[in-house]
Amino acid sequence: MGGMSEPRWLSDEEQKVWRDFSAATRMLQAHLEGQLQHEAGMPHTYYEVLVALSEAPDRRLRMSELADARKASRSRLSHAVARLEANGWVRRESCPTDKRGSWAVLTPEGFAALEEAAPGHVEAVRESLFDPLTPEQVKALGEISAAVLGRLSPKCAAAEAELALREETLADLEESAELAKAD
Amino acid sequence: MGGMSEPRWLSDEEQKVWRDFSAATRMLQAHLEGQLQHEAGMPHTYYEVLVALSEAPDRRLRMSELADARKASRSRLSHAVARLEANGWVRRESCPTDKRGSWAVLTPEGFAALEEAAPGHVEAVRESLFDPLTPEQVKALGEISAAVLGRLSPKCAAAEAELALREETLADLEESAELAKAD
DNA sequence: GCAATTTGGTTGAGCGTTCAACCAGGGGTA
DNA sequence: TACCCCTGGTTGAACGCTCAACCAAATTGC
Repeated sequence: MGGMSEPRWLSDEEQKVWRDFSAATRMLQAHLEGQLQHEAGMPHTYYEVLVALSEAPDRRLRMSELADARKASRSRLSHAVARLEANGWVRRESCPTDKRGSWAVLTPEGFAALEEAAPGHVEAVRESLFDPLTPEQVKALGEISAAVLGRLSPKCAAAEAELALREETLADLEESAELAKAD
Repeated sequence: MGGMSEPRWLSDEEQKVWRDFSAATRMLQAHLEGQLQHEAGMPHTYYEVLVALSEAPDRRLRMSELADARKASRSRLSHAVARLEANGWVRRESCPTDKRGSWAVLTPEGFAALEEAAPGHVEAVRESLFDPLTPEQVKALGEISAAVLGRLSPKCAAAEAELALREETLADLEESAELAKAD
């Protein structure tokens, strides 16, 4: 990240692709968010939490499993589940085997809310994403998404690794310093 | 929107495409947001505002032009520009010909901040989006984005039109009611 | 020329996300 | 057992976005 040679600017076509892609995803997101908020009274994030729970065995998941499943921070889930709990859609249960942990359990009301929201959401996704695309484009989009995901997930891992390494190095340095002082 | 017949659920492949796409765009967005926030100390939205201003003649734009350009709400821009102004990157100027309006003007400091932020941002976009794709995939992505955008933009227009129509109808009804009372 | 509406823009409250600080319980080591 | 670090999870403040209310200037209609 140091020397920063001449940046590889985007070509005109790349720029157009990037802007269209950026605009399209932003509008799509806004559209779905609005639809869900309007018809089901919940933000997309909550919907996804309910989906994750509904697919889990016994419709229950540990908080961190839930966080991993949705690739969200623990903090975010904590807040989200708090809100969902206030709505009566999720219930927290403390974990007997590990007293630190807790389960998030989908309540019948939560399942009902999900069932109510699902058709409209799916229809919106279909209308705004799949309908305007040809089958080949859908296939291509799948491959493209997988490729980007493949690049990004290791990147996250790498970033975390680097961070860990950096901290480790720091720790080593401190240790050396300690030793030096101790000498 | 009325009768809600059996919803057209997603097939397994569609579901996989949707989930991958959803995850990919979310991670991409988070990655770019983080990069920009970390290296340039500004959220992506602000960066885009600065870009829009830098490309405008005289590096100045009316608030609503800015809003349209970024497809953002007026409110959002008002808040954003307020923040940017506090940072010294943008200056507001009242418009002499229309005393309601105001210009947002990119300051030299703002331009400098943009110049500083741009290379890292472009590099991040390239690394995480273009590098993992083949040229054909880039082309396909452009077409896909344009298709989705084409579906979504008219949809917005249609939604607005419908809303307007509904209000109009409502107004008509009220008017009729008035007339009826007046009779 | 004057009321009614529309337009350009701001403001404040409510909400969700992030970040950093924090706490308690678990696991390893001496 | 006592100590230390790690892990699972919560909390509160700061921040950006949205929505609705609002204000002032411009425009329309009679």
